[in-house]
Amino acid sequence: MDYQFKSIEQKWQQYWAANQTYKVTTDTTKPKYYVLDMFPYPSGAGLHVGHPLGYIASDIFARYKRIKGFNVLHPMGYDSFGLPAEQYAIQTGQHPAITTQANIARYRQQLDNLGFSFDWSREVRTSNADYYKWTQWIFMQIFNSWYNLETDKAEPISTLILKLETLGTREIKAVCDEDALTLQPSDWSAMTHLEKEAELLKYRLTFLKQSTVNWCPALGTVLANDEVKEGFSERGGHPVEQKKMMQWSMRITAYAERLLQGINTIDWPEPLKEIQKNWIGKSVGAMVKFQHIEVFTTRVDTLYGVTYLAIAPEHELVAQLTTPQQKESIDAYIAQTKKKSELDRMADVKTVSGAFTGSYVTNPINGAQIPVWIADYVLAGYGTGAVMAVPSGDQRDYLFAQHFNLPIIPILDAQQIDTQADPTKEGKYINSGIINGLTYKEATAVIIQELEKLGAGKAKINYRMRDAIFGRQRYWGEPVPVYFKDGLPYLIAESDLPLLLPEVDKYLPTQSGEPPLGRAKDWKYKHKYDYELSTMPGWAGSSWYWFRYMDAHNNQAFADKKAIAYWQDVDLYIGGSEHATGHLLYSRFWNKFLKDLGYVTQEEPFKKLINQGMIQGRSSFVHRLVDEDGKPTNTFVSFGLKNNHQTVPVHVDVNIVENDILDIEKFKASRDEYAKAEFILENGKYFCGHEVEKMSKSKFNVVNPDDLIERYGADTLRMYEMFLGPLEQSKPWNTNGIEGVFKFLRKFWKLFHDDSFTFKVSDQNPTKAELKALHKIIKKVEEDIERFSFNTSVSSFMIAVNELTDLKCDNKAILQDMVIVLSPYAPHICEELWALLGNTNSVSTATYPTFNPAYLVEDNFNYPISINGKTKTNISLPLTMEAIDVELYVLQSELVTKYFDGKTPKKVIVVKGRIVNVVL
RNA sequence: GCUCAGAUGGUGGAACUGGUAGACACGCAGGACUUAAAAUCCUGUUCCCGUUAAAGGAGUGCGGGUUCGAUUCCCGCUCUGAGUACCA
Repeated sequence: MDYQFKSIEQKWQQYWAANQTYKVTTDTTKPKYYVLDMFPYPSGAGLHVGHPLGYIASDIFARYKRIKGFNVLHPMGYDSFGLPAEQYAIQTGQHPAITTQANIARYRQQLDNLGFSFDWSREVRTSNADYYKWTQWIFMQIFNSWYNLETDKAEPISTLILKLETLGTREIKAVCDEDALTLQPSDWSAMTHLEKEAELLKYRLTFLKQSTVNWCPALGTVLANDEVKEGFSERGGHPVEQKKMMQWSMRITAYAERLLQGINTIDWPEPLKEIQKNWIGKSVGAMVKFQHIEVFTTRVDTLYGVTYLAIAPEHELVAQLTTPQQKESIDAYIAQTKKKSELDRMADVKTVSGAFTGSYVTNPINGAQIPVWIADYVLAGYGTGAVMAVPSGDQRDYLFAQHFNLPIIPILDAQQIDTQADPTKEGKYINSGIINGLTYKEATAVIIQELEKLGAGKAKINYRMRDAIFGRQRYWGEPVPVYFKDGLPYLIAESDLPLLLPEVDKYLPTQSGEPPLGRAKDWKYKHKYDYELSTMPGWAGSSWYWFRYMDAHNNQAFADKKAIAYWQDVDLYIGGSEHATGHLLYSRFWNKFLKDLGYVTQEEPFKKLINQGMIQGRSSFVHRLVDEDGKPTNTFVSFGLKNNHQTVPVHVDVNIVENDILDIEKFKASRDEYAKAEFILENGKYFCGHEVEKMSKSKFNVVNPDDLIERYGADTLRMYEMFLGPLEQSKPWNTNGIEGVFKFLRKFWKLFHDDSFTFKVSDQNPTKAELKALHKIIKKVEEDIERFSFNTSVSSFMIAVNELTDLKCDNKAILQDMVIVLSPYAPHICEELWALLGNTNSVSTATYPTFNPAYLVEDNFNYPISINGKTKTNISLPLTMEAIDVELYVLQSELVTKYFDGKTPKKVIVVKGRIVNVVL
């Protein structure tokens, strides 16, 4: 029989499921390897052809590692809490659990169609209570911890209490809120229970605090910084505003330095590491006190050049600093900046604006009186919300000073400040008191020392990263395992986990503006205490899920210690780069936290990470003729002729276009208005135009993997997606070319069959040429997979099969090894051929063949002969021939001398086994 | 503006440490088989000039450099994509 992909693929998918072929156990006799995909949010649209790209690559890698002798953990699950299901629920009233369930079923079907080797017995769903029980449990551990800067790790809150009881705050170096009190042991013991709890909240790694948050009115929830893009919500694109609210936060800033340092220890793409570094945003500088106004600066050496202080319009001291005379203009300025949206403020960088408060403060280093201005170029959210302005060294300060006629003092003798600020650090200091004559390298330490002596400042490292807001005023998320008593939050008992998501009548906020959970009837802890009504953010469940796969059904712990000790961390993680500042940062944070408390063993969760490129859409267009009035007609012009006519492009479904040629009959049938369409053709064909756009329904360029599997089979689709190009590169999807891969698999199938498609292999000894073809591919695939170059492996498979076909190879030993080598890429066809070859187990239990270099050894090499670097001819010579003999041979060869043109060679370069170059 | 990635035939791409640029595939052209079509197979396919074949010239975004030799290394520029942005 010819290659019957449909029945073969069905048969083996059923076999794998029935025999649990890919179920994996903790097996300490084998080395472990953990291959993980970023688990998907199961959206209603299902998978398009771009989604499986990473899954295919990871599956090939997992299958390869398996036949290389590793015990491979390769699981899959669903990040199933989230906004879209809830938005849908609001519109339809249907419980998000129901739509989520249906979407998961669809995803599972689509994933199964592709023949992935996931161990489905370990599936996780973040919205299942037996999963989110442990998300809640981890939250409780975080709540019960503080960050000890002395040991540089998180510790149970009990060690903090002990310190407070015995030593007081003087001996405590912790990451905590700024308003934490200074306490003696006696002060602590004198506090009431309530006061103590309120104080501890300032230390806990997750805490409730009045803070400025990103509020999105359209979604009815707060958002984390990474969920806001340019002033709009990442999901849905709704405007976001700043609002003061009582909110749960995670003290991720405690881990800023470790998150930064850890980046140097992991094998991630450079751009991704760069994004995380920028997000953390470390800057080394100093805090300086201008009386009661504190500023942060990275150039404390410029302190003598300060000619004014600029503070953000939102700064808390604005009212206090404003003199009665200036009140009117300050109020007007604040009103004006408030009107400007976030976006305007960002777009309008060039306009200088500000207002004088009327107050002056003293420069601590020289006692100079300097004016305090408010200016919207100072951001309330960064540093202290106040800056010391040095117009000679900072361009923004320079423009501001010019605009408002403030002095500009040069501070370095090499500074060029006639037309703009000069931020360089060259030269020696002038106008700078105690650092006059010093260089930049010397000056900073001197200034900081002096400031410390005066009590007016100290060295300080500042981070851009903020603590992460951890509450969402939404329904479809994990309930926070907290109740309130006397206005303070307490954890529920561990034995009461999981705290189940209660039923509500509507998925909308209550009349009084409480989150949807406020609608739950009789929902109180121990029938009397109010629960926290916000739920956890989307990233909660995904911040630890890779541990759950290690031991997915454990009721006693999030994962058994032995399982964690064996599987340790993720060896290879594949997913999109859009999670750079969200999931990938929070996961590293939770991982470090769990390690501090001794629950896990590794400092970093994902050793090696690869971002698969985005698959864009490739839209097709028909060109519709318009008449003199510009009105569209029912005539369509083929692409090559469109410039001869007045036309407008119209999107056309890519599924009725092949190699840019429109299927006219299908086009006519696609819409009533096209039924009587007429066409201006080229060579009897209608060619479409094309453009690369995002893949979306509205652009009619969505290609569904199910359709391609129906037509070519999963093995072809898997290999074609890899063949498309390097995994990490973004590229438009184009189904042109899939035929080539399909033909390859049919050709491979033919190697095992005679002309009437009867299975036939021979037991003869393989020939030298056959062995060479085989061992070339054994080596190549090994090298390619190890460097994630899947596209080049596919080409090499084609070359190998072409060679074996030319050799008319039907040798069993050769073909059997070919099956093993190809099996990670095209598992179904390989299982079938493996079985036909007489094997009774799955090909995934086979061993990858050992490469033998002896088969690739050549006797002769066809030397390219170049004259002055240009290749002119080839001469085949034995590889054993020494360079000097090669030179002699080449120089007397007529093939070469005819190019000499009477000249004598000046020089001859011979690289043994590579090239000969004659310089004339 | 800054940071990063990239630019190779009609198309997707290959060339791993500087050594025969264009592997492999798509598409296209021609041919075989067929009453015909599909499928399959064979041949050709970077460009220019020439053409029976040859022979020649140019060529990896642009301009320079290093080298016997550069898609690969260095300098400058152009364009494309991504990230980020008044961060003090």
